[in-house]
Amino acid sequence: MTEKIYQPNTVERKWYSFWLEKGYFRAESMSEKPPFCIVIPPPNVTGVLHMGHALNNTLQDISTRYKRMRGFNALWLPGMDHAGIATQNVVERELAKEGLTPAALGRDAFIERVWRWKEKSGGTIIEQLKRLGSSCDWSRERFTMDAGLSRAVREVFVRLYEEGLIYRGNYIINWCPRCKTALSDVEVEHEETKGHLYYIRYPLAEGDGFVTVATTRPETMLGDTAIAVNPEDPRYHHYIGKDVLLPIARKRIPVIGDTYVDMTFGTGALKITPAHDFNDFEIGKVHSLGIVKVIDEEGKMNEHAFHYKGMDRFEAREKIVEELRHEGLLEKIEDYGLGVGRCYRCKTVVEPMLSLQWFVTMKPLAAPAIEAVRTHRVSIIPEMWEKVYFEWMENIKDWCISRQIWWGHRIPVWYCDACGKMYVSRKDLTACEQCKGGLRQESDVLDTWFSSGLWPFSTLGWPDSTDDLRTFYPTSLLVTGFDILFFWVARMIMMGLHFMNDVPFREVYIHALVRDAEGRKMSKSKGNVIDPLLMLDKYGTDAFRFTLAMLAAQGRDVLLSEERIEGGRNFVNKLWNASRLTTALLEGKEVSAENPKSCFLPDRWIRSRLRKVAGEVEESINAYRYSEAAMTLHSFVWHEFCDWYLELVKPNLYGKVTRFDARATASTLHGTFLDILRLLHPFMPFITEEIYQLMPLKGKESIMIEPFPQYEPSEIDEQGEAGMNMLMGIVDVIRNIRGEMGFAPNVRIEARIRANRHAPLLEEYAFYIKELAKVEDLLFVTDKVSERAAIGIHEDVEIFIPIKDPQIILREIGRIDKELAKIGPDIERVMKKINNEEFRGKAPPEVVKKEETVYDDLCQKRDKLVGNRATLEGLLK
RNA sequence: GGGCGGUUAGCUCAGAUGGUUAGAGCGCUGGUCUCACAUACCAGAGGUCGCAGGUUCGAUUCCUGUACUGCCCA
Repeated sequence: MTEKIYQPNTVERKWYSFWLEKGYFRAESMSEKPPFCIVIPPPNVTGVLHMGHALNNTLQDISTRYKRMRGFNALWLPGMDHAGIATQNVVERELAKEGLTPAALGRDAFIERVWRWKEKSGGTIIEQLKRLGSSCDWSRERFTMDAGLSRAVREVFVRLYEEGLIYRGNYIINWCPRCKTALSDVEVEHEETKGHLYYIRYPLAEGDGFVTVATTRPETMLGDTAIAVNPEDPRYHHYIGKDVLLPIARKRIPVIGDTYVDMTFGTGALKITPAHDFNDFEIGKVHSLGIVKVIDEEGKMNEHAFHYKGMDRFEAREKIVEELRHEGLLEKIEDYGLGVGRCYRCKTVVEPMLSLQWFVTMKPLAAPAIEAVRTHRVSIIPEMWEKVYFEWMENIKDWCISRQIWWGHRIPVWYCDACGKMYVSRKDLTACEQCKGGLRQESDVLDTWFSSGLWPFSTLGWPDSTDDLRTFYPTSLLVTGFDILFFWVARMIMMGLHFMNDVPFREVYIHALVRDAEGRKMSKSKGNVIDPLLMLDKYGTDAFRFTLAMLAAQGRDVLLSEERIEGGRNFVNKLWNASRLTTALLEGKEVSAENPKSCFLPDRWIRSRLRKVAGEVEESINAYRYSEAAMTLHSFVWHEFCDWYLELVKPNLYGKVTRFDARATASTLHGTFLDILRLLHPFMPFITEEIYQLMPLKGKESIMIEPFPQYEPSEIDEQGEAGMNMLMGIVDVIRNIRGEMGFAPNVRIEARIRANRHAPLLEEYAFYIKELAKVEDLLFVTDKVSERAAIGIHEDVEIFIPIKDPQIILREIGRIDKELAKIGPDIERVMKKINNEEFRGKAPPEVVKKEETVYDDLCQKRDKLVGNRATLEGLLK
């Protein structure tokens, strides 16, 4: 016999390479089968598998394997993202260890170095995805910097430029002084921090007095080009048009009126620094104010900051405040909570600043993308996220796409320094058409998300018209986390609609974040990170995947702890042992592939239940309720198949009972267990394959290519289920009394049963009741038992368990009291309801009828309990 | 400041379109190493479904308000 405890490690590698060898993951470019396609959210080339990836890819694999088994031409298209800033940072750090800088190396050598890094240590995550069991079509693996995808990027850039949707200009953007590049709005993480509100006096240029402004960023004051007040503000409106003297700079700047100013904030007077604040920039435009940049690309004060030149912006803040205090121009400092923006890659505080950058005009692209979701050409699930999507899309701003780094798609624009002409081109250019002078390519590269926005069609071969594109676009499903809804999902919808004239995917399933057991975000600094790779080693892939699926309830965060994974591991082990028993029971038995109709009640029941479960699982997966599907299977396999069915077939297959056709039962057991493996395969691919291969009659060469079991009306057997429910109910009642009376598990007891109309059924299965409830003697009676006995009631069947010990009689009386206390309030409530005329008149008749039946059942049960209680008390005396 | 969620057993969560004796897993209590599994088996305890109103014959489920809590955007 095989090991008592399932050993996942060797099994997993064996079957993954088997699948690869057989080419089961490969999709067909053209096929008779209906297409199903998921494009992977491409992990960063620098990435290592974290919990988010693990969850994300587990769900994708469940969907893909399910669809494949359902006969779809299923393509899960994998790949990686070049991750511009992140990768550049990694390689820069590596260079720093050798005492090198990118600048010292030069652009071409640096890029070559990044490619070398990518070949050597990039993409470890791909191997990790394989360990997770991901059934991606690796023959179609893509990388955003591939030649093909790069061509798509250029095509898109040039077309958008030609359509007037890409422009270059001087605008205020978010700048990361550490990465030394511009960022888009969504690449800035806002965070509430403790700061101060500084009240600074700006003396009037003419006459005495001053205007006090409140600011959180005094270091930018040297770039102020105005003070703004609300024209309705009686405190200040007479200053409008006058000048104040900018402290330190001693420069005249005007006081302007603008209704934008919030009179209740600070002093009601606002300093305006158009070069370093988004709102100020807008006000500056309206009032044609000058723009003075005082902070440079490294986050240091520049030449417009006088004696602060070269000082770090935060140090300058302190020093400037000191100088103001010294000059008597600092009125006060208050504590204040302010929002600071940080770079999403390196967490450095970003600096808003004026800069020459490339932008995409978003409004015209967003409009059809909003419409597509509104009309559900794309559905976002759970629907709640559609609102979030609309909110952002309706307030979308132009997208800053240029990055001042080297690793990425270099912007396909060439400048002629001699004559000033600019070219935007699909092909590399070398000479100016106009003056024949040399050309210089734009040094900026594109935002990484620019290329990932094209992912659903660039990976399928666009701009060429390929079979893959025709077969799989629009793709079927996208599975991703909400953290990249704006970064990625929204942009793919816009790009897909614009360039493919169709949505990139029909449905988007947004899953939650994985958090720790206390609901905190996992982070290295908090030390609460659970490493999925360790979990795979420790518990096995199947256990880990199943746990994630169980926990992946819609719209809720996944709170993961090792304890939960242990639970998943236990279930895997349960399945393993069920297979050991099944194999043992089937040993030497003839089994046929088609389930012959068995008249053995448990056989009828388990087939019926299996078909219903298959239907439920299908429904759950189709609705992306992965946790529901997993829990349905968990409970069916454990509590119906293992706890009841396997126990019930043992006597037949061990030959203790010969009344039923053992061959039919063997076939039912075999067929049902195969179906269970098939149902579980998308969730736990490895162990199901391993067991499948050990089954006596398996049919196909791999479970991966087996059909997924479906709801099947011909096997639904309500009568069989009802009979089984009666059987199980009786066993439960006896076990309950046993437990409550304190009989040890191995003590055989006697029981009398007054089965009434169920007598034929229960007599036929008396043997099994005795086995499961550990009853020595089961007598069928037609009258009440008059000796001392505990009484159990299931529907209209009464079970008497004779007891001799007076102590136990007392216990039984206690147990009866407990039951009576439990049903008492129920009877009361139901009685009130059925006596309520309004209820009888207005509720649907079937509801009234049902309540009446409930009432009768409860009363009967109560009467029997009360009666037995009296008998016992009488006998005690 | 605006928007979106959540609040059901000690913990984590299920409970489409209102009518169930309100469920599961983990944990807890008691009993078992019973020939697939102690990563197991059997039994049990535990909830006035955040609070206050309203609609309804009937509300955990719908509406309003309120408290607490989380997230996103500014």
